[in-house]
Amino acid sequence: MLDSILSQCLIEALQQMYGLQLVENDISLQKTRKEFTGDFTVAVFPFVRASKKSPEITAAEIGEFVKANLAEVVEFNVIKGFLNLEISKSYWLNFLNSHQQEIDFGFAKTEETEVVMIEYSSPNTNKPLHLGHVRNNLLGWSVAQILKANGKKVVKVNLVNDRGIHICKSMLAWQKWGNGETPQSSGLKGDHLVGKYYVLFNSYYLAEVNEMLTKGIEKEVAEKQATLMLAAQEMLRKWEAKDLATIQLWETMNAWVYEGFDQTYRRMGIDFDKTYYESSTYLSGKSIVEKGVVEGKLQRKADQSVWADLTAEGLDEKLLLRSDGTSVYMTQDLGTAQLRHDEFNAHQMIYVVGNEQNYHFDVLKLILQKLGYNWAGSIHHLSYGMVELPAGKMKSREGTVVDADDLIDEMEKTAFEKALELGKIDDFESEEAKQLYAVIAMGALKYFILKVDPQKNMLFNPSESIDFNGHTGPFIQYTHARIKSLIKKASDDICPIAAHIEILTKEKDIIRLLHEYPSVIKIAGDNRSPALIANYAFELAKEYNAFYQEISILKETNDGLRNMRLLLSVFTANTLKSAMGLLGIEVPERM
RNA sequence: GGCCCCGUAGCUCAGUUGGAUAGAGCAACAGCCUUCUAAGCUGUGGGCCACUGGUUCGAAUCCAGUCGGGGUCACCA
Repeated sequence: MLDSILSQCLIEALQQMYGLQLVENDISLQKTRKEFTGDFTVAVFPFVRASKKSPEITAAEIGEFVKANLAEVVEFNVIKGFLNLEISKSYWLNFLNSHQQEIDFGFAKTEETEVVMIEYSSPNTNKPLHLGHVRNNLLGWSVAQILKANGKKVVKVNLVNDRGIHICKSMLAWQKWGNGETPQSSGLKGDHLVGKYYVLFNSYYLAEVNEMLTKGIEKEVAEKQATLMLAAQEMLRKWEAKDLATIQLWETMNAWVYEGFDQTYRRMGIDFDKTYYESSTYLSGKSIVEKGVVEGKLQRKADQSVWADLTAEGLDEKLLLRSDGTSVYMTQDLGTAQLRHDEFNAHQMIYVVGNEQNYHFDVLKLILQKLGYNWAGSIHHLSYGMVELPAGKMKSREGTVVDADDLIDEMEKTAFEKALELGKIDDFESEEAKQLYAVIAMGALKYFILKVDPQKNMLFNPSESIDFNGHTGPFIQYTHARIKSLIKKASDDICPIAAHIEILTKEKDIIRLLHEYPSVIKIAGDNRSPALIANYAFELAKEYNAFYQEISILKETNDGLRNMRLLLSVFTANTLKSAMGLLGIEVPERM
């Protein structure tokens, strides 16, 4: 691309004139700010020591050199220590001509052999998905798409947490108070049905504990001795002992949940290449730990519990096997990590997990290193902040969660009302209209979540809900749809354009943005990449909209100009579509 | 208390890895539909980039400290 050609030329200039030995990374080429004329800017301050001249003179000298040696650079100007380089119109127009039909412009053309595994979603089977899961799912899916666009071989993995005391709680509550309710009998979505009983368990449990408190029993004791809790634990023991009735109930209720999850996943447009179930992996990892003990890398204490001593690394001791020999969360994760490494031989293993587990993953990596697995470094925790509500954190036990299905329903309803109000779907068939507001609702939701830096906690205000105007998914979808309709109306064939056409600043700004697109995609593996792409798409759409408003393309009498603008429109629409595709957002042909 | 993350307009967020006079959207106000789609466009107001010091040609960005907010330090997952 042009950037590296420019960099090379600058390196050449600095070498010849001032004897500086630089590599491409030393040159920070940035795009010229709108207030100044030019396309690319170099700050020359770092070179004045070598040039022994003022910044202004240094910049002018370099400018002369570049202008003389690069055909693409037609002019330059110097402001203070900033050298602004102006690129020829013909370069921009050629760029338009040669790339506008490429639907996957900027994508890696060949697939690498490197495998990247990415785990995301990883739900519990005792309650439906909520807004926090939505952030997780969207991030995971989007990062996977971006990695693919960069030519990686991506394996998308889901690890379902389908066992444990929390699952037993729902099962127990259903047994006690369910009266044989099924998704078929009540019409309730499976995951919601099971979630209902999880909440029910907690309210009865809370009531029981409170009653015990009034009898003067201490809180900690009450929480442990409540009959409901004891019953749940008993059920877990039965499950582990493979008691037939318990296993059957467990399978039945989990099947309900999976059906519900599948529906939600489908609606969100995400999927997986492979699904693991914790019920079949939770015992793994023990052998790794035992091996570590034998090799003296882990310590067994007098009560037979096994620990990793991480005090040398500035952390605490970490339990890996309980005194009764059973494994803990960390042990399982050690096991699954090895399992996956053996299975995929992945170059990188990405875990999309909330930032409350930052410490867990630090420890996981440290222990793997300690045990001598050289692939420990391939583990990457893609950590994201929590979604907060105006009232504070979401707590599933207290029912202060934003349910994923409810949220999507709500969004679709709003999209529908809005479309009706604006008269958007007057000439749509009812099926197409339905499709449209589903696409717009998901576009709004996905964009809302993906546009913010994953690292940061984000605030979701349900009452204000998610907007359809301004810096939103629908805005970009709208821009795309508008261009599509424009192209349709412009019945003539679009032909290549001559290099001597006039080109306005606004048009050049758009072309320059398009030119940037490949480098935007390439920032992958970076947690922020979905947010970067989202913000890029918005900038492009905004730029185009402003341009569109001011210029009539169809009425343009100059054929060359008209063609150029149509080409520009086609390229913009393609790029918007492809950028939104990386976020998992569909763009409608019309809206 | 130790460690980790965050603090930018009234609100929600960007800020291209250290560059020029800090940017959007929402909300408020004033305009623009006889044109290819107004889910749009144009304009106005709104800032001690939490605070203090340091590093240098140059800091919202890097370093140290302070203050606020969140997370985490389980024989839970």
